[in-house]
Amino acid sequence: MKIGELAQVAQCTVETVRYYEKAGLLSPPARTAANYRSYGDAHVDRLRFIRNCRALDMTHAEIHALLGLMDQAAGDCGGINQLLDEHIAHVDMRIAELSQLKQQLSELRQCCQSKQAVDACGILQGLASMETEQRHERHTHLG
Amino acid sequence: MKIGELAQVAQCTVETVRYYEKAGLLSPPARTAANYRSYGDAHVDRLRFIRNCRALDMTHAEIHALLGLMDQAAGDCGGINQLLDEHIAHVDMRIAELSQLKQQLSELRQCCQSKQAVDACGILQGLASMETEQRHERHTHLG
DNA sequence: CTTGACCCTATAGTAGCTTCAGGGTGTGAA
DNA sequence: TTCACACCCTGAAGCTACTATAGGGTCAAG
Repeated sequence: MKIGELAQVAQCTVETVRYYEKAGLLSPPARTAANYRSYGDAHVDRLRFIRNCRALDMTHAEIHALLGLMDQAAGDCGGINQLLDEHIAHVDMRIAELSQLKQQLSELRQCCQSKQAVDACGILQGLASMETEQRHERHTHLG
Repeated sequence: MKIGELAQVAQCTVETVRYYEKAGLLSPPARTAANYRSYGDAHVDRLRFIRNCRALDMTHAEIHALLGLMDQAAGDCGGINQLLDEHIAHVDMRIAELSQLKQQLSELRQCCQSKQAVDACGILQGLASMETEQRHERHTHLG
């Protein structure tokens, strides 16, 4: 199958498929005489797997690690469990961060209920007077 | 004051200050004879404001809009309220997305409780067989 | 007169793509 | 046959919000 068809069954764009190949997540397929990429079922499975991992917000590094662990047919899946546990922990942390953020934003929003003059707007005053925090170091790759 | 001092009071790096200038968030300051940037109190206020907005995960576009609305001293603050409401909505949406994600990940994690052979690992089977979803269009800039 | 802390510009790198420029290929219709 | 049009190719640039690096200039103290 050609790249357009593969992209369609995996619900992504052609550019994304080519990008995954360059990024080393998808192995380079055979080529036709016209230099078109030619994929088989194994590629479909692999790409679906990658897209599912991405739908779960895993990074390429995580996916790469997972694919590596998969391909060691000899091993056990302890590493896989650990990787997933760590990823769940990332998601948890990001949810906690965003919840705190929402709290701050809601408080700020309370500072101005009506359309008043800009000079008197409590939101702007709040934004101007907040204690500037330390740059918060990222705990996760989730934005 | 020189750039290092400004960066210190605003809790960010010198590079970030220069970056904000290039990005059009911070106006170019006067220069000394030695071509050093020379900042005053207005710059301190502005940079603190920007850093506070960033601490609340606003994008540069949002901050830029906010600064524009502020500088129209004549206007009322309806636009400011609206901008903040929209930003809060972004955060809400992202929290909802991540919660759903966590649910999916937890279910997946349930599929494998022990160290077993990779071939039998329920997590990998889950990742392989998930219904690939539509590329989810970003509802927010929050990752 | 040298050391070290600070400043300058310009460029490249990060993640995970998307978009664009500038081509080649293959098929159906006029 | 020739045209249009959909698809394919490569390589490079763009996106966000910075961070890092190279290669230099400035200034005060010892």
